[in-house]
Amino acid sequence: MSKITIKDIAKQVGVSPTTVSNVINGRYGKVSSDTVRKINHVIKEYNYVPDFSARSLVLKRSKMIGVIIPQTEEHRQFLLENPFYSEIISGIENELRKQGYYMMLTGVDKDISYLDVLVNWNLDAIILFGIYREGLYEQLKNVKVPVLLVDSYIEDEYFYHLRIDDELGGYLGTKYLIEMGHREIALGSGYLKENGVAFKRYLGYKKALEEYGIPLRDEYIFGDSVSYEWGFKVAEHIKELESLTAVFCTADLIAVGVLTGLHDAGIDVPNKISVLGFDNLSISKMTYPSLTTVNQNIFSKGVCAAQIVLDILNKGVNSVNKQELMNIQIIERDSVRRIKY
Amino acid sequence: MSKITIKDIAKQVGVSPTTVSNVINGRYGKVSSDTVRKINHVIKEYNYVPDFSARSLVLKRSKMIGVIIPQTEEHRQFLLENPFYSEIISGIENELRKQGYYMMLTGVDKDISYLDVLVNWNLDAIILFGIYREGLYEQLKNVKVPVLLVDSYIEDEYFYHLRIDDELGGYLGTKYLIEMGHREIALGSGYLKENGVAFKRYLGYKKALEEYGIPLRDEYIFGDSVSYEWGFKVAEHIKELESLTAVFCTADLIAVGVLTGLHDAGIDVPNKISVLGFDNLSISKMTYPSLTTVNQNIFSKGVCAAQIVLDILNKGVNSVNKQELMNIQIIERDSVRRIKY
DNA sequence: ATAGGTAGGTTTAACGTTAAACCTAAAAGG
DNA sequence: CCTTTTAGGTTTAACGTTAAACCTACCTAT
Repeated sequence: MSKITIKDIAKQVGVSPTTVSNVINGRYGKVSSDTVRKINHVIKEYNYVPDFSARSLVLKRSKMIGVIIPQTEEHRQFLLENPFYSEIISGIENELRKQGYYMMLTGVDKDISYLDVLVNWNLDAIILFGIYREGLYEQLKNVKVPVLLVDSYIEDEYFYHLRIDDELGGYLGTKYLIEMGHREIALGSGYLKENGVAFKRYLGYKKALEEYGIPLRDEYIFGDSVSYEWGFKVAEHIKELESLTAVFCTADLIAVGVLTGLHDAGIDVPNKISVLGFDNLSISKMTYPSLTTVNQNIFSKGVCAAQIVLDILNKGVNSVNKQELMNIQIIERDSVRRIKY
Repeated sequence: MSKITIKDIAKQVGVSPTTVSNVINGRYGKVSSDTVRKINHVIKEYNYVPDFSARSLVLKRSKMIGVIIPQTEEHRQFLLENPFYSEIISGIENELRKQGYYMMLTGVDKDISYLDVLVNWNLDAIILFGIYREGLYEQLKNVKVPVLLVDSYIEDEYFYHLRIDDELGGYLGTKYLIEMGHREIALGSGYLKENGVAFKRYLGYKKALEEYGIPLRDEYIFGDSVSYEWGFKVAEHIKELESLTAVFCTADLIAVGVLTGLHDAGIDVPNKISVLGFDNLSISKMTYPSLTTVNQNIFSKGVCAAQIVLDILNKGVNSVNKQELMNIQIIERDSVRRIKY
């Protein structure tokens, strides 16, 4: 049973291919209701589905959205190391599917030339995550499809952006710790010079400290990478710092590492040291103690990302605000304790 | 700068499109080395990449592999709930990219009709995960592309299979606990009647108990779903069982829930109860105590899945063994303690 | 009566790539 | 010297779908 085409249907019904195409695409104005019925009947009978390659070829639209996750040295196996990606991709995929679009998911390593190739799938849009890569953005500009950058702080009018107010998140998290009585608060984060998100969250941390007249101490800042392993190392540094009562991690993944590291060092969380995370990963409720964290609804963020690109495609490029921001709140669990100040 | 085509290149160089096509596809036999040089030069200059839709239309091959994850009621947001998926998909994506293939990733819910549509992308092959869905397999058989089922125990000659020896894993895990001195061992698992993987692991558990002359006790079997939440509930059941010294969970996700549940109930792991997991998720080293588990290298499994389908495509259908099995071993961490028997 | 509209189509060409068949001049073989 | 082969191409048609232009019979308003 070879695949049935529009021509086959046309022959069956005794009309031209164009008429069949019109029916398939809902242009009923040009076709008598009787013919519509006959065509739809044959379509159902033979279980016809249009060939997307052919359609994409003539329409120059594919109903396919490319989702790209750069693989850095630290994230050799992209989805794996950070559950953030799997959650947000779930959101994207769900929304795309709901709206009849498809998702092509790929990592991209040092060899950016792979992107050229991606583009020639007639992708309708691209959603790109993460960190800056030399040449990557220039490359994307040469492509004529809309590009949505998620969690990027690249200043460039060309791209669409989706991110939360990371500085506010950093601020709220730090303020929360301060109001829980903490004054000596370390920061465990990604590499501040390269990671825009980490840097913004750091700025919020700084702002909150200033607001409460708490000195910003360099020896409390631990910025290297967003990983469990780094969290573990942060814990080792922290245990030397006697007066410290809290650590604010700019990513749950780091916080989980800190939790384990402190546990191994025999330091009780939250009784000796409080730990606050950021992101609210699905694994963060599974730790012991469960992680108090600055929430961003990651799944929703994915849904939102999909909606933005589909809005751009359906409602025209200019109707979409170029920078979408999402809500954030503190999720209180068990890793932060109120202390007397 | 509109997209450059084969025809443009042909005109530039002063040859026919076919000649250009021959060069692009490495059929150098038909072209003089001088012409090859000229064509390659223009290709590089204009950064030409073939249009995949057009190519796919004529070749009936797309270099795209569909990866499908069924969304059950319990896994509403497919990738999200179980890190297993993100890890194995990482493996698949890495290998596909390495070999110049693309991945279309999608969930599939009750509305299987979405699959028809998938197929009309001229997908070269499909990799499908998981649980049985009414009608799904019949649907897949109607498609002419190879289908690889991962972790499925559907008995059907039509499909290719990739799975570990789950029964052996269940056996080895249980045996390990027994040799650590445990005799009263509960089983926390997915729903045995519907989840083939869970059932096989249960069979292994049963076999090990029999081998050591330990009675199989129904009140020690907790089979419902592969989720953190279920693990948490299992812990609540377990704490009633005084003589119990160990729990074998047929999935790390369950084990993590058990860990938290036991902790909340004030039961010490591993001193009061040992917990053994299965899968070796990346999060399993992050728990406290870190999880001793039956390892399957999930990332490698993904790589293997990709290799199988590409082998089918490149070396012909019959050269590939229809049932691939992978290695398993025990990873010793901190959640299992040796006791005196 | 005649221009014009309209319903319900059809025909043609194009999207970019490739496979198959065909062409031609020069080299090689006997 | 004539035939055959080969190198290096070209031409044509096709993949499945769609947009644009075109057609024709019938209806309607003036």
